[in-house]
Amino acid sequence: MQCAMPWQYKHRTETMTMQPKALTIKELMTSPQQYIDQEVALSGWVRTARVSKNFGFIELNDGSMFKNLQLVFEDQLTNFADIAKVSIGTSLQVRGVFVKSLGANQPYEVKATGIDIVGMATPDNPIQKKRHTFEFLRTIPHLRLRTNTYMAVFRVRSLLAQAIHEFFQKQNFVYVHTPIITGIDAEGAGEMFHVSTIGAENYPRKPDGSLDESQELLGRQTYLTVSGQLAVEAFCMGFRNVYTFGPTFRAENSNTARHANEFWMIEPEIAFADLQDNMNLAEAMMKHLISYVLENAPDEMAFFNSFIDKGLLERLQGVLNAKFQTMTYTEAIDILQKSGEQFEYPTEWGQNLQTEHERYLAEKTFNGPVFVTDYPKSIKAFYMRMNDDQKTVRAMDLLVPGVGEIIGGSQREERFDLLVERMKEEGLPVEQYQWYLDIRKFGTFPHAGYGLGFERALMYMTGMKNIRDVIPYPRTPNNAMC
RNA sequence: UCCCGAGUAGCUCAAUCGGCAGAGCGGGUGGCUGUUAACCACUAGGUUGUAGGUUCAAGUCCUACCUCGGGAGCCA
Repeated sequence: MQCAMPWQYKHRTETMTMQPKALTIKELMTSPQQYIDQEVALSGWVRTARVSKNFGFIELNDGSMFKNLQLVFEDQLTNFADIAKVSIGTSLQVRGVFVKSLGANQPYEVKATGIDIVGMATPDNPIQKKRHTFEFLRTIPHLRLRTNTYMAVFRVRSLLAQAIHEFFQKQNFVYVHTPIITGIDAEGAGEMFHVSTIGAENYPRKPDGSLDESQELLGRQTYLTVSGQLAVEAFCMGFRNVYTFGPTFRAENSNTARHANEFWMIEPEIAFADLQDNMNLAEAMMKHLISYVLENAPDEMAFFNSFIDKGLLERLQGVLNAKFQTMTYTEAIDILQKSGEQFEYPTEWGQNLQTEHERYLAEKTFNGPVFVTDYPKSIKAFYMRMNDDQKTVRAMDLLVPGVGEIIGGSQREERFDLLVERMKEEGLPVEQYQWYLDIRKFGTFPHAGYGLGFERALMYMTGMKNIRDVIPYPRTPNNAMC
C-alpha cells in the first residue's frame, strides 16, 4: 500500500476529499492494471514538451524511475496557455487519468485534468532539448543529473553500493568504518592531503625552527586516508571477515579518465585465507554486482547498451558465465614477449606492467577479466606476503577490458620478522607502525584482502568512459565544483 | 607532471590562400487537432579563451599563459 510521505501529509489532508491518490511513476508502471483508467495525482519535472494550438504533450520525470511518463493536456485546462509554455525543468503537480497511450513510443500516458506549475524553470536553463557533450555537462554537476545518462549512472551507482553491502552482509562480513582522517604517513598508496586546523601563516614552530605539529587539534599531523586496509586488518583479527566501504583521497596530480582525487573504495579482508580464497571472493563479488545491477536496473542498463556502449550487456552476461582467468606475472611477461606485438614500453621481468600491456592481456589475450598474480616484490607494497622464491609476492590484480586495473590485492605478510624486514627495506618508519605489527604479534594468522575501485566497477558496469561522469561531484585536478 | 589536440552565439559546430562573423539546436513571437530530439515561418543573440606580436588587413600566422579533451606516469 502506498503511504504518503510525512512531508506530503499536510498537503494531502487539506485536499483529501477531492484529491486522487498521490503516486509515483514507478508505482504506476509497476502495476498498471491496478491504476488503469483511474484518476491519479503525480508530481515531477518537465523533461520535454511538444505543444500544438489546442493540445500538447509533456514528458514528466519524477525521479522514481528512469523512464518518463507522457502527459497529454488539452485546451479545456483553464491554465492551458501557461502550461503550453512550460520550459524544461519546470516542476509540476498533476492530476489526470492513467490510460493506455495512443502513441507508439509508450504503453501508457496520463490525460491531464489539472496541472499546477509549482516552479517554472527560467528559459536560460543550460539543459536543453538536445544532445550535450559530457564535457559541457561536467561544468554543471548540479543540473546534469536531470539528463538521461546521468539519471541512469547515479541510480546504478546507488544500486551498486547496495549490491556491495548485500554481497558481504549475506556472508556475515562485518562492515568497519575505518577513519577518514588518519595519522598514518603514507603506506605507499600515494600522495596525501594534509588535514590541519592551523593556517599556513604563523604555523607554530619548535625552538629548532621546525613545524610544531603537536599544536594541531588532534595533537599531530594528520591526513585524509588513502586506504582503510591497515586499519581494517586489525578488525579482521577479531571479526574474521570484514570490509570497508568509504571515501578515499589521493593527492596525485593525475589527469586521466580513470583517476580522481576523491573516490570510493571497497576493501574486504578475510581471515585464515590465502590468495586463492581472495581471488575466489573477488570473482564471486564481481559476478554478484553484475547480476544485481542487471536485475535491478534493466531500463538503465538497456539505455547504456543502446547509447553508451553497444556491446555492454553481451559482455557482462559473458562475464557472469565465464570462469575468470588466472596467470602469474611471470607468465604474463612471457605471453607479452611472445605476442609479436610492438609495445611502446619493454616487457622485461621486473618492470611494472604498463597500461598497454594490461589492455593487451585483458582485451586481446583473454577478452575478459583476468587475474595476474605473484608480482616482483620491488613493484608491490611492503605488506604483501613473500613467496618462497624470495623474489615475488602473493599479489593479485584484476584486469578488465576497457577499464584496466579494477582490483588490487594480496595475501598479507603475517610473519612478524619478515614484515619488519620488508618495512626496513622500504625505508618506512617502523616505530609508527607498532600497532600494525601488533596484529602479527598477538595471534597472527594468514589473511588476505583487496581494494575494489567503486567508480571503476561502476564504469565497467555502465560502459561510461570517464570517471568524472560516474561521480556526482567529481574532485579532479583543477576541479572541485559545488 | 610529460606528449599531442582543441578553445568562434546559451549548446553543438562551420568559416577555402590572411580579405564582409555563419548554420542547426536552444530562446522570443506567430502558426499547426496525437506528438516522440514534433513540425512550419519570422526574430534577437558575437570583445572568436587571455595577453602580446607580425600585417594595409588576423577567427585564421608567431610567442607566452589559461582551460578543456585524448594519451602516458602514479593507482583503485
